[in-house]
Amino acid sequence: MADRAQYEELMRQLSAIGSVRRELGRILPGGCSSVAATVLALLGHDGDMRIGRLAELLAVDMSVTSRHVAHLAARGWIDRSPDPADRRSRILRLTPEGRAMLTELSAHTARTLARRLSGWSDEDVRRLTCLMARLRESFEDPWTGREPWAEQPPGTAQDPGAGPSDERPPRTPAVTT
Amino acid sequence: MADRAQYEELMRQLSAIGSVRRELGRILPGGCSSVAATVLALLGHDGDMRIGRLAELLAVDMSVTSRHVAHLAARGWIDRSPDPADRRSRILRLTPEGRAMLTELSAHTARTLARRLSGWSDEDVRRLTCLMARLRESFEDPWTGREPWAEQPPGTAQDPGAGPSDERPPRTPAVTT
DNA sequence: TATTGTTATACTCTATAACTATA
DNA sequence: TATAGTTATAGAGTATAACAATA
Repeated sequence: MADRAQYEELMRQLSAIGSVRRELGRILPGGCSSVAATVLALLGHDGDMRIGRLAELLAVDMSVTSRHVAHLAARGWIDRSPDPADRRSRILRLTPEGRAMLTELSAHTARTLARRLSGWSDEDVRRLTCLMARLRESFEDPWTGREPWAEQPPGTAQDPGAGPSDERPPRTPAVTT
Repeated sequence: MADRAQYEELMRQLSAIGSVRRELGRILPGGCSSVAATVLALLGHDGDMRIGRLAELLAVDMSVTSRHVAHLAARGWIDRSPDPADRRSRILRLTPEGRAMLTELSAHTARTLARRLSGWSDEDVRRLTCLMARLRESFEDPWTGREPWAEQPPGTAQDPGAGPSDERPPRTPAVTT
């Protein structure tokens, strides 16, 4: 439990971290946008998945994900084959071109970060990565009482209506205009 | 010096951290936008300053900053008094209303983070804050620092058109249309 | 001429709502 | 009726460029 000044400092750093994201997104190879790179990385890391699952990993609305996916598909980097088990869904999969682009992106990322983080120890890079992952988990499903950083089997995450918490709906409270 | 998988993991976390920022920005009091809150926090923390300095702290273009500042001023949270030393500039300063809003925001931030980070140790909060600050510093002005990671001969550092280097201009390379 | 700030315009990313097609 | 995905529209945030006023 930290004090207020510490929370404010964390808040400032969270606001400022966007500049790093923007800088990393400026010079992507192959006309690849920042989100496109993220989608390719997720598909490469987690394997084929449905739109809904991708939206969950991106932590954005499915409509947004759908648009991004359409863009990637138009570039020929992924394809959307119908899911035989549920014909409402489509399975996203990297094409060979998408995989090639991912390889290029991966090399580019490694080069850029190796340069910018040249003074960092292996240990500090790992520490920062872990703490950011834990931070994100701390902001997931706060109304269920579980401890996200304890090892939970994936799939037990969503249980709407379970938590007697005091903080209600995660969605935006309607426009104030 | 970390390996490629570690850099990729860091990249994924950097992409994903936006969800935390968005979540924190959803429920701001007083019709305060995310950027407005950041501006108020910076003025409260660092004191009165000019637009250019604020743009630097926000790590965005001055034109963007100017727009945000105009918005804050219209809300009555800051005022822009002319700088007697340089009449091109204006000094940004919190109004009493702005200070009141900042107090409210600060309390809100502390409450929210205390709840979401209830399982975190004081030490881990501090560690994450420090590592994020350091990450941001690692991405500032990389071309003026000139570390030995580049095999560039000395003297070709900031000379556009001098070397056939593949990693030059920090700015967006102009619209390709 | 260079610098500080402003405005106009365009682009990226996101959310809400209305829609379809399956389940 | 409920769910998976799509599309339309709106909003927030940013960058570039052209401009104004001052140094």
